[in-house]
Amino acid sequence: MGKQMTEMLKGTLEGMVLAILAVQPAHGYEITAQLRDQGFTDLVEGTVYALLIRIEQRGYVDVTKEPSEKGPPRKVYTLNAQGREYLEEFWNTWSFLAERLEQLRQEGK
Amino acid sequence: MGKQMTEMLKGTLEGMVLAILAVQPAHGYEITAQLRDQGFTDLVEGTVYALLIRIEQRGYVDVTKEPSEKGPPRKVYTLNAQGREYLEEFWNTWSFLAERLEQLRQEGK
DNA sequence: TACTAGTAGATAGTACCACTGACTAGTAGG
DNA sequence: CCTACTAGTCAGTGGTACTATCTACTAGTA
Repeated sequence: MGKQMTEMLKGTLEGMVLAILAVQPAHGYEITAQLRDQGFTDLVEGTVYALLIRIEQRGYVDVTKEPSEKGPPRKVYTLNAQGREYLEEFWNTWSFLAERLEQLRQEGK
Repeated sequence: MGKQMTEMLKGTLEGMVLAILAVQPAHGYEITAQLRDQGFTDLVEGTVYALLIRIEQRGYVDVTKEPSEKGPPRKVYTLNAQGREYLEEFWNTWSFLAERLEQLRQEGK
């Protein structure tokens, strides 16, 4: 992963994970795999797991432990009301930034 | 400035400043004022000055010192060839991220 | 003279977050 | 037994924006 992308992911990766959880509950390994499929090939598991712990502690997700057919039990994360509210804020912040950047890109032709 | 925005600016603020310099040379105070006008009202000068020193050390900009009618001499930054190349990379990285985010937003309806 | 506001830049210290690189635990196939 | 895959954890590092404060110069004003 380029250093540019690494820095740009700060702040946005969190929103991306919340957006994934807004579609349906998921566990860490699954989220990592999905993001990698979407092109973030070098994303490391450790980063996602740490992020999940963070948003759990902030109360944006509910957690249930479910047995897995293979490997240790999964921690399944579900976006709750507080998380949805925070996600909406995220989209607002994102929209603002994206608009400004698009504007700057146009100005530079 | 919200904490969300603060984190999101990591990685993108640099690109924004380079994009501003791609339009025309400018000095730090000017860049800060422009960004504030565009809605980043809480952006602090210190951040921009530190960023400018960084991109100068990396060789993305050329610097000339010009006397000011008011206050100490200005450091005018001009984007050079290396900086333009880096800016193009930035837009590529940004486009990729923005597309993925937009896709996630659609999926969540 | 002294004070204030505006212009212009610098910097030490802090917090946050993604990464690196390792580790534990469980299951299945050779 | 050994490897590979699944699933999660964690200490340490580096980069970046922030906070807060500082220097330096000019103009206006009381």
